[in-house]
Amino acid sequence: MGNQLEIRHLKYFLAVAEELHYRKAAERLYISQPGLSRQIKQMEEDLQLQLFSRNNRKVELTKAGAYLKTEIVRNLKNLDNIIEHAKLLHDGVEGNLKMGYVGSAMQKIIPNLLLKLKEVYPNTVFSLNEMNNQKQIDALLAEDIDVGFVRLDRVPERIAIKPVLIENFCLVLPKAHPIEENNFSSIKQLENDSFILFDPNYSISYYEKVMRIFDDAGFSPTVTHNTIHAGSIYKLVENNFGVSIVPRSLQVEHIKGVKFIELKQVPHKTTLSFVWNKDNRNPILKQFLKNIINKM
Amino acid sequence: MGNQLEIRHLKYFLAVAEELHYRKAAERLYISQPGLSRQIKQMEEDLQLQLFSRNNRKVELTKAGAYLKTEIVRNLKNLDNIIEHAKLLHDGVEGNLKMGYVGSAMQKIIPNLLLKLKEVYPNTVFSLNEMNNQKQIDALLAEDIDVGFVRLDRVPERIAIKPVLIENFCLVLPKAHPIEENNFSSIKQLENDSFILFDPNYSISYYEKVMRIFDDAGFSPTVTHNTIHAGSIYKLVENNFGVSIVPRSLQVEHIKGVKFIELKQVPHKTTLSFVWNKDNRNPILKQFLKNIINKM
DNA sequence: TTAATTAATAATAAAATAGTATTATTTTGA
DNA sequence: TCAAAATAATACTATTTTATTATTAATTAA
Repeated sequence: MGNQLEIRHLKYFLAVAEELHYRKAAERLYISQPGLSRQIKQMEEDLQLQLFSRNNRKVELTKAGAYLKTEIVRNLKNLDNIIEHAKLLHDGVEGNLKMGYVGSAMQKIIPNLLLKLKEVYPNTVFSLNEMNNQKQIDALLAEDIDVGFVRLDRVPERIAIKPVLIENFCLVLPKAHPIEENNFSSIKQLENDSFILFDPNYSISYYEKVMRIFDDAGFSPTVTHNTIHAGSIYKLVENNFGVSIVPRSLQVEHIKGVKFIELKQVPHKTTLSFVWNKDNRNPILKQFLKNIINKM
Repeated sequence: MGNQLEIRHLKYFLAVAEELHYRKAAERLYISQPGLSRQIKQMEEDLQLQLFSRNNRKVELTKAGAYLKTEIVRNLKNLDNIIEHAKLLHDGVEGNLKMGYVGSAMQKIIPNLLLKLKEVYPNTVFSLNEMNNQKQIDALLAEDIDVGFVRLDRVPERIAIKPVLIENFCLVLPKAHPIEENNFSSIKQLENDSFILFDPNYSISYYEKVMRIFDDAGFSPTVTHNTIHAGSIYKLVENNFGVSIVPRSLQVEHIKGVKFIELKQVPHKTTLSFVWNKDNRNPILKQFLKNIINKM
């Protein structure tokens, strides 16, 4: 085969496969359209297969082309990860682990974890990215992150899941609210309060679980505010905009204007789970699972 | 980064990483040594890391270089697999599945399987390679084959294993041998016969299992011949060179000069297992596991 | 100490890629 | 229906990149 396939060809191909338009793809690649045409043709000749079916006007992926598109994306991303890791090795770092987490894990789980990690892996780089549940799953599948902390009960097949914290919910009330730990019996007592909850868009499954608490109590809450930060919830509660329900691990002692009541009698629990991609070959992940996660 | 990493660089790098010698590597690549030097230097500049530590005389991989070597081999092999599969798609074939198997699976398991496969996947190409147990494991890890049939009890972590046939052993005797189905009680009766067995190099664990049968019976057999083909065993037995023990599935009806006695009372069984690499993403493999293997 | 061997460098030759101008087709819209 | 616009391909030229040859500095072995 007189020619040799190069990464250049793969990248050019992906651009055309995404744009399905030679001129636009060429623009994106900062090269001329005829040059791109020729490189794609060369790639087709080298692989001895047709990537696109095109009739001077329409550009469409063939079956083989469509398959190559997804697999080459994956292969090139893998190469990037390899190189990134090699650079870290070169800098004297043992490895790196990219973590995703939902905001509610930052209160207690993640900070403790980070302390432990720094001790056990002094030469490993840990990067943290707050993302919602679904974003983490997507990022795991694309191998953009190595591990995640989510509040989900079900995950796709390629993703492994391990619960790390099963906890009760907590009521968040303003300090002056008539309901106290000792006169609280049911959430029904809050039927007339308005509720500040986490935005359902942030995590549908979490939101639905909270709604089931109200269902069981036999009323629909008035939801006046949606937010994605526990801090905002506390501020709103403190200023009498309403009351809230949060996972117990978000309970903080030193907040002045609010008080917490743990819903011990409510059967619904929220589970913070650790997730990772079964295909992920980051050597740090393996140790991480063995030394950290299994001891939580 | 003025330059762009290409597959050429990766292949050149692998050659030097394997030879640890620029001139020899250049020879292997059919290019000149200075050209190779420059390309490696270019790759180091592009990646911003040192691949080799070299002092005009000695060439050694750095830590990052050693890591890159194994991972790039894997990445390039993956790219090859992708392209191979795409070519098959282009030829109107749905997919391909490369199978390894130990010879003893060819008697009954593989032929039946192939018939079923041709029915269920008329547009898939199946390639068969007879290899011993260890070779199959190595080939699976290198993704040279997709699935295997082995007689092993333990496999490495990245390999999944599923038993498909647990069977008794069988004595193979010449037709004229005094021992018959009805006067046979223990293998001890064959203490003075010489034995023809499968070569221990072909599969140590299988050989050891057979030896345990003799241990339990309380004698050490005289092993006069080692072979790796059931057919050779039968020929040798037929011509009174000795007797043998084989898995029951190797029992064939229409062999003239030999007779079989199933060792029903012997607790040792031999297990033919189906194995595959957990990381393997061949779409045919997934269907194969669901539709064929789980129904065996 | 000399000869041989190694990887790197410099200069030049060869090859490959990219760009410009142009063309054959096809679509769009007046 | 016909002109204008837009698309991908082709031909040719310029530019860039890669490869080769000749040579050098450094190291080892005889």
